[in-house]
Amino acid sequence: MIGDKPTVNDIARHAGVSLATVDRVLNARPGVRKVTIERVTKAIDELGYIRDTAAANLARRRVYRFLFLVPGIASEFFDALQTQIKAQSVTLANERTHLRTQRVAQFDSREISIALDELQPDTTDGVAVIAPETPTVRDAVARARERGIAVVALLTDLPSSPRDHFIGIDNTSAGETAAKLMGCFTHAENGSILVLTGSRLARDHLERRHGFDSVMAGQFPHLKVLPSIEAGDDKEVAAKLLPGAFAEWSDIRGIYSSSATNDGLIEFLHSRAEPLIVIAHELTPQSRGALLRGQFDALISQDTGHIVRSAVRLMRSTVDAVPFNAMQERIRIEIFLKENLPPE
Amino acid sequence: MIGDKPTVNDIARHAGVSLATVDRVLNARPGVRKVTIERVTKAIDELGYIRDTAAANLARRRVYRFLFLVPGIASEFFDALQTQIKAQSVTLANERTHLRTQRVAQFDSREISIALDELQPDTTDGVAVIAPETPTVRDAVARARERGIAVVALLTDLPSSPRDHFIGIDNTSAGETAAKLMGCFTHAENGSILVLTGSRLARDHLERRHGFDSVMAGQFPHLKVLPSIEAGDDKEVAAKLLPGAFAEWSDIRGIYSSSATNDGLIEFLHSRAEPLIVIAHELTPQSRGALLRGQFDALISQDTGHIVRSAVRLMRSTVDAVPFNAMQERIRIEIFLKENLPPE
DNA sequence: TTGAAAGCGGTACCAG
DNA sequence: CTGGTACCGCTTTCAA
Repeated sequence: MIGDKPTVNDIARHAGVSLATVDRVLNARPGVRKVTIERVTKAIDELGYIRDTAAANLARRRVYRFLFLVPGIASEFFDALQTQIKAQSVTLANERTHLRTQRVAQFDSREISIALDELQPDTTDGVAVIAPETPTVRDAVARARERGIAVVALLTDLPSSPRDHFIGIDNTSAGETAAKLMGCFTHAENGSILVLTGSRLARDHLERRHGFDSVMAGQFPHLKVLPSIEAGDDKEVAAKLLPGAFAEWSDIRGIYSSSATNDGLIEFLHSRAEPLIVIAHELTPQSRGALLRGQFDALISQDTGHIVRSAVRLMRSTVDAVPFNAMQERIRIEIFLKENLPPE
Repeated sequence: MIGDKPTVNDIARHAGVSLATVDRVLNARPGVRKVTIERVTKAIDELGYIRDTAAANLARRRVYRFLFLVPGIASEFFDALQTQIKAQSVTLANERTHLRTQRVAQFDSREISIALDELQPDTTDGVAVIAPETPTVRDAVARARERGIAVVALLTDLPSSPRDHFIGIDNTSAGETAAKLMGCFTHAENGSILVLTGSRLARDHLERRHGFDSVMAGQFPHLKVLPSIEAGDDKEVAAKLLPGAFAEWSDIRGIYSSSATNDGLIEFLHSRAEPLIVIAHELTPQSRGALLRGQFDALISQDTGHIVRSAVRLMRSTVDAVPFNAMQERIRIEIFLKENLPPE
């Protein structure tokens, strides 16, 4: 009994055929008699053969070329994402995997679908896309996949599109989590909670709001959740709308910002002394500062490094048609307080 | 200009030497004149060569054999860890990496040091050890490393030992995080907080307690933290001591369990109706249940899957003497509420 | 001190 | 339909 894993040579010998034939069977290439196929397949599972991907990729001179389509708005979160992509691309380049980023107008289905349509399978093996769920996007995703390009949805799922995977958190749970923290951190007997949202167009904002409302209503009925203020991920807008909201409702106890950009909110908080529970999303240099200064009480976050690594692994396993580890690819809904903030 | 990455052949041609010589220089093997070394080195960085690890490992028929030394006590957390090790070992086996687990008596420096001393570099390339920080352990770690075995500390750091890496959370911060949640979740104006600890021997329990105390004292002085009850990760003990504690102190508002085993605590909670804020550690089937039932309010956790993957990557990069991605290897202090519990 | 050549586990082209 | 063989990028004898 040999302790080593069987190789193609072992299969060939065992089945009484040549290396080339084993390869044909292994890769489902045409031109092999059914009988031969069976003989080889039999040898394969008798010996318990598993292909050495590293060797295969070497021989094949395989390279993976992936594209990340990232919203082009000024946002620390998307900047962090792009930084991660760039940082990982230098390591991955040594592993035959090349990453590119292209920024497109946020929520612009047309621009995104054009970008997708431009991709050719001979220069792009897979694309990770952050896009709203519209018919235009859905069709472009379908076309890209038909051309043989792997497509994964990032951050916002596209469940009605034929995307290969979704990489991101469950935004309803994220909203529920925010609500639980808001309810538990607010010690007042009653009052209102202000909700700031990025854009009503985004499915994830809707889901967060929905999760938030359901937990607030169910577990903390003494706190009233006000209608969303749509800041549109825009600094100016938020800074303008917030004072008005506080003028209108005098009993605001907390703010939940479901947006990924918090410039306006932070600026506004500088001008306020009254205690306020503030829960926001995404760990960025800015939100980290706000948390450390005590302006924010908690942050709901998703790890951009993990997201990029996951996207790459999932695109790779899609083009190679090999299984993946679902547990490892699950993006966690992280909670950061001042106390468990990772060092910079 | 060639678009491809330079290979050893390119180096050889460029330096006017043979493949074998390039290899000697690349791997710092003896028997090359200084002049030749310089010529080759020059070619290497002129061409910007980076070695293809996959090809190298293939040619070398490199296999990694790693051992995990895990405490043998009955504990869901360590069971989960061992399950992870087993689960990942099947995937890793196809990547030339073999994982073994050996369970040793918890806190038993002698048994652990004997286990370490038994390791031989021709059968073991690296070991991940969960051990208390004692002179006995420290010396055994030093001996193992001198024999050329990579040693990483898991969960509990061994900063005074010459271990190659520590994989785990900052337990002081974990304790601080628990305290912050405890303080914010407890709405009472005053009262006491009970602390359950696994064992006073473990450095991580001490650190957690320390972090917990400092935040409680600093931010929530209206809550009094009682002396630790040492349940010793033992179900019977906890179930026996808890009623006594509640008899002695009538104003207990919350319990912080810094231990990884919570059987006794959960059993005790079944027999109580009064509201109580309970913060515990580690996500296991049991603690998940307690969280879902509302017996626990929050869980501080560290991802066992991530820990095992990190340990493997770090042992690998240690034996290969190649750099690693510090960001990726940082284990997060995770907070789980009922709302952000990942699906099973 | 150096080089030639034979693999490692697969893939792919060409001939038969 | 099948087999022979060169080769991917790197390592490792074995001679010279």
